[in-house]
Amino acid sequence: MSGRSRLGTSSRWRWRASGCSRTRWCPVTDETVPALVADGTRPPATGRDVRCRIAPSPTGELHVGNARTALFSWLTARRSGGTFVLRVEDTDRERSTDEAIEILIRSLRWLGIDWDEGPEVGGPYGPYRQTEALDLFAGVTRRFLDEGRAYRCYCTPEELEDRRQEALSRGETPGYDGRCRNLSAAELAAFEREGRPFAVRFAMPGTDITVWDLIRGETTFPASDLRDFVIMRSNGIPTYLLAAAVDDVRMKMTHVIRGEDLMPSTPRQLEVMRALGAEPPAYAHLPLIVGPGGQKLSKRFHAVSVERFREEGFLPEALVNYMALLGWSRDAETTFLSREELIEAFDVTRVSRNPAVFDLAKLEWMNGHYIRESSGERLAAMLGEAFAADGVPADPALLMRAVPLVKERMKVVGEGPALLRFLFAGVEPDERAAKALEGQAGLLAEATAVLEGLPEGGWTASTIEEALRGLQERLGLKPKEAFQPIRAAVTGTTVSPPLFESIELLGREPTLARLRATATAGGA
RNA sequence: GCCCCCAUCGUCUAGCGGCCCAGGAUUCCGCCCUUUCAAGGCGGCGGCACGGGUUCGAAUCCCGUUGGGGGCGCCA
Repeated sequence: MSGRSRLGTSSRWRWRASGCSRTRWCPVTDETVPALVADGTRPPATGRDVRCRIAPSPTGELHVGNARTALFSWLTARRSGGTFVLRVEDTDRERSTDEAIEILIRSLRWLGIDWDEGPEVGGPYGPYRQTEALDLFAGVTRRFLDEGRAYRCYCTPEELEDRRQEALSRGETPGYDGRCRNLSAAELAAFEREGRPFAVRFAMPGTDITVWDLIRGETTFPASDLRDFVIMRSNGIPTYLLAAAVDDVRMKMTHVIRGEDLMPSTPRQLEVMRALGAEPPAYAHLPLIVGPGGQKLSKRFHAVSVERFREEGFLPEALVNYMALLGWSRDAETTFLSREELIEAFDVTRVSRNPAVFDLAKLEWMNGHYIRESSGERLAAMLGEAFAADGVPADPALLMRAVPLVKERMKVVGEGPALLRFLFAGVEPDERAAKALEGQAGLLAEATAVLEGLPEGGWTASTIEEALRGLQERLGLKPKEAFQPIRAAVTGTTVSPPLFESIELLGREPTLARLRATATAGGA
């Protein structure tokens, strides 16, 4: 295995199998990441010099997959007392936007993922935004060119596409064929005279390359698939393959935790790091989060961005807890983990290798649990926002009193307004309520009379219950028979928070008005 | 097409050769509680993809098959 020997013989690149949990390969280096091998049994990820990062490209809202990667990386840093870095990879100028960076920052902060270095906080290894480090990448590219580790490629995108199609039709692996690697002096001069634009490609060594991964162990990529790749576009902007590798070295990352989709790029980045004469970080490639069909999570799926979950009334601790369990578990039993417990228990080497299906039902269940544990103040504030989003002004004081009626009835706070709308806006009985009201004029009139007997000052859930239960018994009705029509009249629905408390909060006059109106109108 | 990764209830997972005729959570179903809906309690259905090895013994190790996923860009 040539890849093994390449990396395995030089002292800078020595790795060995240590008894990780699961007998996986773990990197061993003498000086750079001593924290990884403290006890020789598994990488405990302790030590102040652990450095992890999240390096998203700002092309839209923060996707749950990236959010989970950020979380795992952050947990690894926090657990070790190390450093967490946010780096913005905006080298795709077509798609990157400043707005996306703002959303990214907001989403991460909302999740409670903070960074020690990066945008808005600075740090010793800036810039943390790649388009602000362009000359640095240009310098590295020049150096690679000078050292013969890279070369100019004059092939146009059209030519490349044609040759790719051709290779595909011949049943060969598509990929750069190395055409410009050994251009003659004459050919080179001709292209230069033409003023033909060029990109810069990295010259791969032509050997197999083995990657060690904290989660997967050892993987060898055959040389035939490791084609020369573009590190610098013709417009002077570096590609991800160069920028990420250079920055991971520059920012002294010890652990690179990222999605499995990036695994095939690892041997290339390893080579770039080698060319830089740098020690590689430990890699951990996370299994992907997929949609219900096992397919890639698409926009068609309920909500894929953290921003959307926030808008719908999910709690950050619920999303964090749920995401943590996507591909990881502390043990056979534990489901709920606080942020502190996660930091305490998280171990990236225990991450599963299987793709995880995002199960919205379970997230909702978990969110319901966290809602039940939340304070009234917080829920009232969130409900206020939800009402505002619906265009219904909701009195904060009344909302605060209403929270106990709904907190164990919501999976997401966004469901609150439907449950409490009757308190803040007029009601029109829905279809089921209308049906429940049919022929109930007598009952409603009696209820009105009974409640009229309660003075303003004695209008509480218990006095209301006492009065209405008395009525129910006097009429010889089952509770349900007596209360459903009243519920329909007061709330306009057949499903509502508990009736007596609801009536108390609605208030004496509005309640009586609704009862009278329904008794004379629909109830007749 | 080629390369790489992966494979335990529908879903998330525990499992590191005997503790497992496989444990937890969610979903679904039933019962209890109950003024509706929830919440809560109790119970139930449901899984080691398949085929070969290795071993006294395999969900666990090896090989193959099948299935799924990722990648093969002047995207990241």
